[in-house]
Amino acid sequence: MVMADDPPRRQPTLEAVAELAGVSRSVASRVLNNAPHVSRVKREAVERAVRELGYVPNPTARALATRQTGAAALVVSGEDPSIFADPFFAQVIVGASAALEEADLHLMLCLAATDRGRRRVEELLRGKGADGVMLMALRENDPLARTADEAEMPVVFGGRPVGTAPRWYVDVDNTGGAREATEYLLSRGRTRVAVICGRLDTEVGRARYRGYRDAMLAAGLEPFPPNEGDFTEPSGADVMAALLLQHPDLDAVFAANDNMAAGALRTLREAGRRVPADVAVVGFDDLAAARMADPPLTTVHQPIAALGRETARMLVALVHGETPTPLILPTHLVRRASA
Amino acid sequence: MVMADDPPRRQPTLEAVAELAGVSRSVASRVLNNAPHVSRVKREAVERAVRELGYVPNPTARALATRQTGAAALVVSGEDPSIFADPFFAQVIVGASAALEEADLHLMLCLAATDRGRRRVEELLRGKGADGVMLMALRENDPLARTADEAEMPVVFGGRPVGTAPRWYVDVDNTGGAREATEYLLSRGRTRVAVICGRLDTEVGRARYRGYRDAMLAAGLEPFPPNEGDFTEPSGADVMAALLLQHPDLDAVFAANDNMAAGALRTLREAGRRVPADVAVVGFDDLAAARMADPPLTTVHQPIAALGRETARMLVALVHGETPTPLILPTHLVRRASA
DNA sequence: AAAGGGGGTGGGAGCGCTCCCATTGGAAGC
DNA sequence: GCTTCCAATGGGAGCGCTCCCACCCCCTTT
Repeated sequence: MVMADDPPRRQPTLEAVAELAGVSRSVASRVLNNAPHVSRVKREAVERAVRELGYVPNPTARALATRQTGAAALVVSGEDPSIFADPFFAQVIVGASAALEEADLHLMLCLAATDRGRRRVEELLRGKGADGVMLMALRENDPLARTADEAEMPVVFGGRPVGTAPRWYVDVDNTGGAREATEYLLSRGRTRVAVICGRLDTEVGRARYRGYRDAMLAAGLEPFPPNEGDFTEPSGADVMAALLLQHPDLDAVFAANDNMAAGALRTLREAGRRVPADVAVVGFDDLAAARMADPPLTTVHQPIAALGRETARMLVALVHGETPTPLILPTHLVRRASA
Repeated sequence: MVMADDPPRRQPTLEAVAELAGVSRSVASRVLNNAPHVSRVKREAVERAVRELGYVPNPTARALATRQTGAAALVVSGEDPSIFADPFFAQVIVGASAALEEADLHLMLCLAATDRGRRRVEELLRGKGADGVMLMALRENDPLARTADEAEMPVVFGGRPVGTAPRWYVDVDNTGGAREATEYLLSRGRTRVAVICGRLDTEVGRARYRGYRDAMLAAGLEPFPPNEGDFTEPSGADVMAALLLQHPDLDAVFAANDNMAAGALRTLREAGRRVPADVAVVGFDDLAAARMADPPLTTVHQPIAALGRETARMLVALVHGETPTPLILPTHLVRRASA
């Protein structure tokens, strides 16, 4: 009596499909990749065998042979692991996910927050663990920038890193948006327009301050010095309080993001200033929270999902051997009650 | 004159490392996986060669040989691609990402919204494109459930699917939370406690209604029938309006999530009912928005990041060949002004 | 002194796929 | 009728790694 071996129950291989269809592995492979040079008869035989065996190609083996993993990584630098919970990144992920799906690439999410995370990203970059990488939220002198530079792999930056412009990036027109916001305040007759900056070790923070400053100078006004917050609500409240002390007569404030604008609103409310009657406030980002603020926040809208989508598309283009050009997405002012 | 060939500039292989170190591939491999049976001398020689060549193992080749991809997938079912922007999922991702990093697994994000997405997930599941899969937000009769069942791959459900309990899952105590919320309303002397249900084709929606109903019955009160919303703010407003028409005398309402509770608050405000004086409101989720609501929302807190983290940990355990047990995470009521 | 362990080592066979290339045979061209 | 050409085909060599296994050598046991 023959005992059945403990059956390893392995997935059928291409070899098995070929055998069942009575053809060679080569032919079966061609059918699967629908390459030419296969007769109608054999093609159908292979298709039948695939169905019968429930065959699904092994992506790992394919990856090894083609030297393509079929995946792209979204790498987020920064120290806070909960950055993925940030509504901004969540939107980026939505856009990137959609664009990668179109190109049949998988999305890997990597956080370079811990040492371990950074090591893993480095291995990914240097060991060809993905077909390409999107890099976001790099900080000043981020070591990731160099690793990425040395990696022989397509890399697209979402948002420019501080200082240098990489070869390929997608960014939002931060300077233009900040300028528009400031110009709007000026056009409403405000003349003492203060600013609450974001972190100046980020390009976003710098670019938005530049936009503010440009608009002020163009109007012949003295820009406020860069009062730095860190993009959080409390920091906005703090900077606002300091501003009120130093410049009790200010009649408007441009905050470099909505969180800080919300903090500013809180401080103004507590100080008994009416918004917008006494002080007009404009933010940046146009997150959902801006609409809910009291009063609803006038803010610069930026296309966040589009940022993710276009970053991914640029990466796909690179993976396909094309040569895209850097992209800067437009922003626009959304007028609500706060200004 | 010898022309240099166009140099393919390929990554050094283990073979190259071995050659440079003057050992065999086997020994080099052992060093890399720090396996025993390697003399000190050769170990150091290999390490030196690795450094000199800047060698990084090719994860794809390793994956093929070991039959392990080193990645886990978080699959989200549902029709709306922007689900990743949902603050709930964003938190889940944070937790899952952290837990997978501990186990040195990469996180792949898959959305089974479109046909293409579903096909890709199916290939992932059946073609062993990952070492394991976390499945979330399955809907009633979701075909993914069967595919997952047939896949010979560890699968952990985040939140139970409708009806059946899978072999491995991590869930939140929805019923207990809803019961506690309702009991709290009753303990404050409310007796006409209405309910705004979530979608009843989801287990979350059903479980939370069960909790409400149980508490009402236990108090000897007649539970309201399941008035179904779809977890969105507008639906909460609509259901609330209908409830006010049918039961003008209600003095409390339990909404199955914060979004719908916010809608209810809006309707109540427009109807001139004071909260909580006339009508007390309790929500579920404890998202950031609950704190910002007017009045701040009393709600059932659920540990969302922990849900993601524990789901991932359970998956890791399965991948390592262990046999974990399903897990239900506790919820607790957060008392604010609305009730 | 012969037999019996192991540690250390390298050869080689996969893992499951792609793709180059040699081979075949029939249609088209002279 | 005989080259010429090309679609169709299958064999085989990788892709870069892991891991089984046979082998050697030296140090203990009986």
